[in-house]
Amino acid sequence: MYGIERKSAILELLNKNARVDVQELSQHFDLSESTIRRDLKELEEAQLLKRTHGGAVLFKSVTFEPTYIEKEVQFQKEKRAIAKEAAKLIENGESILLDSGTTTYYLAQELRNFSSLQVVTNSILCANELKDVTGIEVLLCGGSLRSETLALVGPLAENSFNQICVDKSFIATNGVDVENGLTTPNLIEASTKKKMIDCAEKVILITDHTKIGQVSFAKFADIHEINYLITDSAAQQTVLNRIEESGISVRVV
Amino acid sequence: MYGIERKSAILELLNKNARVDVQELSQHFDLSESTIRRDLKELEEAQLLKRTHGGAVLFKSVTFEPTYIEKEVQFQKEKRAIAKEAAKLIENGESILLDSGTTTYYLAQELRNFSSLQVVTNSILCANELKDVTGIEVLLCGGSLRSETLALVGPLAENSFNQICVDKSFIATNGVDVENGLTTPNLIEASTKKKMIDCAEKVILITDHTKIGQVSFAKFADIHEINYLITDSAAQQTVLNRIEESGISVRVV
DNA sequence: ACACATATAATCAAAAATGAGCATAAAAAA
DNA sequence: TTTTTTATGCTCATTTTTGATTATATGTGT
Repeated sequence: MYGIERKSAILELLNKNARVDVQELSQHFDLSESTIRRDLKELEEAQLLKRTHGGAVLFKSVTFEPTYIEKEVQFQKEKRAIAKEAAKLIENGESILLDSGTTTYYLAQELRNFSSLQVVTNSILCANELKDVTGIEVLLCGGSLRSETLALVGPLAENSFNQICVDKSFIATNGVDVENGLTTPNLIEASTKKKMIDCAEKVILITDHTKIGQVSFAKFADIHEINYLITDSAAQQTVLNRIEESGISVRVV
Repeated sequence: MYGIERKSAILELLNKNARVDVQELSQHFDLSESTIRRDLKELEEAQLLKRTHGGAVLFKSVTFEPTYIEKEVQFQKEKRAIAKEAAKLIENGESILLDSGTTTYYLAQELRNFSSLQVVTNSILCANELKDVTGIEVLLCGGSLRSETLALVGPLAENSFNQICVDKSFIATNGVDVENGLTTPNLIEASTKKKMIDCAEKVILITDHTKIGQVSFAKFADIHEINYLITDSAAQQTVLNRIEESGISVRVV
């Protein structure tokens, strides 16, 4: 067995088990640990794995799951631009609804410039952002508090939305697709979003390009239930075209 | 398991449970606490979590400044003592309701020691305090957000309380008097408090001595609607006696 | 305010893993 | 064949990881 064969075999083992061990590899190939280490060193230099003491792990597993705060900085520029564009749809005197999410949080920040608004939200972060702005009345829906996102969901939230009507709902999503509509990973959240759409005169979907064409688990609306889609220019144009053909006003920033 | 795998696993646990414990992690991975602490320290330096005594919690960019709560340091010691006494009335597995106010905020802090509770509140501060405690489900009522107190009031709040029943309501007040019952300066708040009393099996009034014998503007309950009164020892004994004669269990700390 | 229990940081020691240097053997080139 | 190159193995000083210990810090209850 040549060195190159061995290295690709190591990568195969790594892909299968998510980790490899110097000792195990040494026994497996009946070679000294020195040789294995040399192999691993080369493979690491080629960015094909991540060395550890005792072995190696997959390169991607090093990139820790993005936490809430990390997600926030991802595409921050695009999200702020989307928020700015969304704010243009709002006029003083209106009542609007803000879903929870990073982009809607940026939209809340944009709202500070308005002098007369009624803002309903299920996001404690958005509510907190607007709580001391004169002229803006902040209504929080009730519900069960999700600690990860500081969003309120569940029956109490849905019931709150049953009691109100707003001019415009600004909704975030984890996936938007022509066939599968709007989807999110969480069933309860999906149910809450459904209500947020139902109680609004106009529905504006605000989402960055990574969600365009994506499908998540729980569907909460058909594509034709929304009136506007605001996203950034990195979105797949083909998908955007098909969405526009469905009668939705698409705005790209 | 390599160090890097372990750290990744710690982050996963953290994302799932919102908090991790040094001892638990030590047992879980069968490693010394020293090693766990080293891991947590590294992860904190990478801004992936926030260390606490005994463990770590999720890193959150936005923390609610309890600035306003600090201002109200008046009788802080007494209020904390009242909160401690109030906590003794609570047992794991119960559903309780927390009014907004300084004393109830201290009570929320006491609740962190419980392992199984359903907590309903109209105070964003209380909700925030308990949001990442394992075993505690936090429900926020809906409502209009009062920026001064971060409390939720109004029709939406009242309607939320119509939909729920709790074992115990912990209510704050601006005045308690045998003839005039419980009173507060704000009509809307009074209406909300009324509902918070109606939806509870037992009502516990927690208030420092300055409110005993006081009468404010809007009445929200008769004295006999409450079951317990917890206050501090500086309260006028004569008033306390008359309250006790009305059949209320009075506890002085 | 005090004592008590628990948690922590700092330090040291031990075990395991590593890298560097050198020797050897096989393969390739001259 | 001889020389050169390459791959491998071995030894040992160094580094990394971990656990144990202890003084210090923190929090809790009286």
